[in-house]
Amino acid sequence: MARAKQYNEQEVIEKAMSLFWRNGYESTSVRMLEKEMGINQFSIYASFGSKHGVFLESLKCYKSKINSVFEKLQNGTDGVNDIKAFFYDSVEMPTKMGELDNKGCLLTNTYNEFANNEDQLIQIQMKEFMDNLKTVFIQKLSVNSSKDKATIEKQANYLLLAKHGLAAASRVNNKQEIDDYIELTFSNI
Amino acid sequence: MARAKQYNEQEVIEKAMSLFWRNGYESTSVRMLEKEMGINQFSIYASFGSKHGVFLESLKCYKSKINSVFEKLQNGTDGVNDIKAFFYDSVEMPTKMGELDNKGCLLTNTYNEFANNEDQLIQIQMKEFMDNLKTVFIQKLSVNSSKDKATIEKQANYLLLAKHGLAAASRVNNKQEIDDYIELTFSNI
DNA sequence: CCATAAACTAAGCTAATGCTTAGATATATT
DNA sequence: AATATATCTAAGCATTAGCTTAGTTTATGG
Repeated sequence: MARAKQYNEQEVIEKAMSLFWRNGYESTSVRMLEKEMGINQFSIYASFGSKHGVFLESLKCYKSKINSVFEKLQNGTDGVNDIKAFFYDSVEMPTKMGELDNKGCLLTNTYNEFANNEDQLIQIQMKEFMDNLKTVFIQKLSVNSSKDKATIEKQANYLLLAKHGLAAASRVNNKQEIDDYIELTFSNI
Repeated sequence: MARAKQYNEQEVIEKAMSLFWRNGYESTSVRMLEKEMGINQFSIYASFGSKHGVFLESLKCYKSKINSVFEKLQNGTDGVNDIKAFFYDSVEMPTKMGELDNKGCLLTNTYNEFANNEDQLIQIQMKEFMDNLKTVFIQKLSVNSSKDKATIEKQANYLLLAKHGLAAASRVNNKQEIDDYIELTFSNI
């Protein structure tokens, strides 16, 4: 038929994701994406439609990357300890993924950057992710526990905020501070 | 001598601060500042030199606004309870200051927005603020306490991250979630 | 009351932004 | 090999960014 694409969309999206992760959405320009992805603007727009489209695909890509961590949380059978392990996994994930600096969690960073934004698509994605997490937290907190529903709800809210704060903090705090935080967080549960 | 300024620098900076608080640094343009401050770009540059200069003055202005809350923390005599009260005060401050929506803490927002930034001036200001807070937390934790130094250090780190996360969360979470978080945060200190 | 000097207005500057397009290039099918 | 069609290059589009400047207005000291 015609000429074939000289790049793999999955590969270039991973590079885009890494760039968005480091800089956030607004601070990443299409020119920067061009260089990082190694393809021309035309190709970017042909494949993903817009900068926004590249970002949405990057978020999907990130979600699939962290899926193993999330699955481990879901499949665990150790209740609250699973959540604690999930906190540690979440903090260590960036380095395991080969990102040299700690850039926190892309989803949380996005959640913060778009907090005052009217971008519906992003808002919905973020809310969905948070709601999922809360549901799992509630399940875990209910394992082998005689806590009443109100207590579980409170603790789930607490852990959700803690996870959120942790992701934000992991961009600027050192490992010792992070570890102290996680340990003390779960001493309250 | 000559014509007098038709605006009060303190007054227009308060308006600038409010705008920066709502939108962050990058998302606030000089044109927006012009409208909000009610003065021409020429006047902005004559008085503050640059957008960056306006922002630094806005941060100073914010600090002076929250000074009463910080002083209350410092002057309290109730140890950890002072810190807890400080958490509540911090969350309630925006509404008391007349800001309709919850925009979190301007300093924390700035800390997050500039986390990956090489802007020295902002970085230094933020570190200074965090270090001050930690020092006060350590003092408070040492009141009427037999805790060893290592424990106090850990708890101070914990509370610092908790405060950071709380400020970030207060932009998106509701009062109930916030209150649950504060209560559980202090339940084991 | 006029000259002076600061403050004001509004237009314009350069650079960067997201996105588009005209034209060159490459490849699968006839 | 010729054609058709999708991909690639690179230049260019309109808009907005932060900032500057030419020229007007205003108030005060002589």
